[in-house]
Amino acid sequence: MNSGIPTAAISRLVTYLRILEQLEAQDQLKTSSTDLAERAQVSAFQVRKDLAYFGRFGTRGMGYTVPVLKRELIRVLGLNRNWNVVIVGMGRLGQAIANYPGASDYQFSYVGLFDVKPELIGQQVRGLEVGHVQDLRAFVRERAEADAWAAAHRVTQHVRKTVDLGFLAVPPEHAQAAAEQLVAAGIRGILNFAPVVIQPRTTGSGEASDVADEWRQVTIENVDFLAGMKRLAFYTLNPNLHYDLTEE
Amino acid sequence: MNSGIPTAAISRLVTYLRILEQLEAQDQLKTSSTDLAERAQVSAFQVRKDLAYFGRFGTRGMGYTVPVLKRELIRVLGLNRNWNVVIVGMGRLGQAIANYPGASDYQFSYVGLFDVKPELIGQQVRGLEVGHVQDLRAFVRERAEADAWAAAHRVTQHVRKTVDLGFLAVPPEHAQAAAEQLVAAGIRGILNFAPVVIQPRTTGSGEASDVADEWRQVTIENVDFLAGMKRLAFYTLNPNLHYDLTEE
DNA sequence: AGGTGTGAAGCCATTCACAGCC
DNA sequence: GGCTGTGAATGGCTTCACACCT
Repeated sequence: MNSGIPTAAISRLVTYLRILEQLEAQDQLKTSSTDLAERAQVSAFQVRKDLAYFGRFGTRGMGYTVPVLKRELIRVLGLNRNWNVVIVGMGRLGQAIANYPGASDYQFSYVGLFDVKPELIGQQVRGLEVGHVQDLRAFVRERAEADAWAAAHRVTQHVRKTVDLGFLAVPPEHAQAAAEQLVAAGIRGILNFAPVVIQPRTTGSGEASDVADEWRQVTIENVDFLAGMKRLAFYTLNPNLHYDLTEE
Repeated sequence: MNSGIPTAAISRLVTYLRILEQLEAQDQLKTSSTDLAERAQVSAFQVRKDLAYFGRFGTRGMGYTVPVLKRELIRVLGLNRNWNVVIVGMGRLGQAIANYPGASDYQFSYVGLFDVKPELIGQQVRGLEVGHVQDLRAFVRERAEADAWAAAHRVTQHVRKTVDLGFLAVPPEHAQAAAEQLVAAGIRGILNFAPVVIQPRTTGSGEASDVADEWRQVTIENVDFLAGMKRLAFYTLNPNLHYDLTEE
């Protein structure tokens, strides 16, 4: 069921893009698969193959032009558009995410922050007021409708309002319910920081099959640092088993 | 070079372990490869194969006993021992990591916290005082020597002091230098949260070959949530390329 | 020469089918 | 009957070699 592009290749493209940014910042205008390979800790074959999945970006005998390749990777990864994001869970981790520098470089815009703890609600984080999760659904719906209205009336808007992505930074026991909230609100991309596997279905009472359809369109990516700690423990004890360079 | 165990299998073992904890908390004492597979969103074949890399933990016709399998996975992953950890970089992310619940469940003990910012140094986080990175090396050395001394004099210690792992939560531009500090101090396992690829070598002048040897023993795992955001953007735009192992 | 792009080969990881045990 | 454990097959990712361009 795979359409030919290894998922590991996407992770590596992200790495190449980061390296190109560094090179550009250092005013290095040209690079090569060998150069990129060393900086990304992969093979030069791999670099060329990964890029070839999406096009021909270099010049034979010359290498790659840094700004050109960078622009192309940004396009390929879908980072040349705005992504509106809500964060659910504004404890220490959620706050660290909201304030982490680098997200805005690629037009990831935080438009809404939510939690359930009374002491967090109403607080200002990054210029946004933390709301209650019970208002999440209405919030997402209203923003989607604002765009729909503007499109229907041919009003040119300066900023898109529709919420595209949800970041989940709630305690593990609430992650599934929070993910269901996001999906019910119409969000189709979830970055899950909680150490649990989100089940692609609604766990509540008997639901209709259109809920299953909704979930089928949802993409979930996981960032789990407790898992990272445990993998590190294993590989530190068994260094001979570690030869991999990808992550996930 | 690979001894037969897929690196992806280790990530999945961590997931299975988490699921077993949940089952135990719910007083479910038995499970099966099918049950685990559904909860982990992988195939039942995969579960059995992953477990088979490390032993025979089930009973044919019966399934797995939750506490038994849990104990075995803890042993396999090296989580039945104490891991002493220092965190370098105590900004918001470092503080979120230090305070994140769950680390102490598996005897990950934070023993030292470091930064370079004057306003952070001296602050108390989780009962530890943040020190300056320039003191990191001495700190790690002293703790290793304390254990060595105790071993040489056959003194039974209550707690191991040697620092096993370093977590890197510094800004990307300082990650390489900080990693080099950790390695120079004798640490052999690094969990890197910064969005950069750590080069397995010391970048300063005067390259001795024993430095290269040191790096050869170092294990690095990455947890990069900016990368996670970008992967999510890509797969949300191209959901057809996100092959999941689930359904039907 | 120097370095990219790409079919083909090789190698691993996943999937399968079934033997074996409760 | 049910479910685990595992050699064998399948399929996909990576590596290779070389054609091709500058």
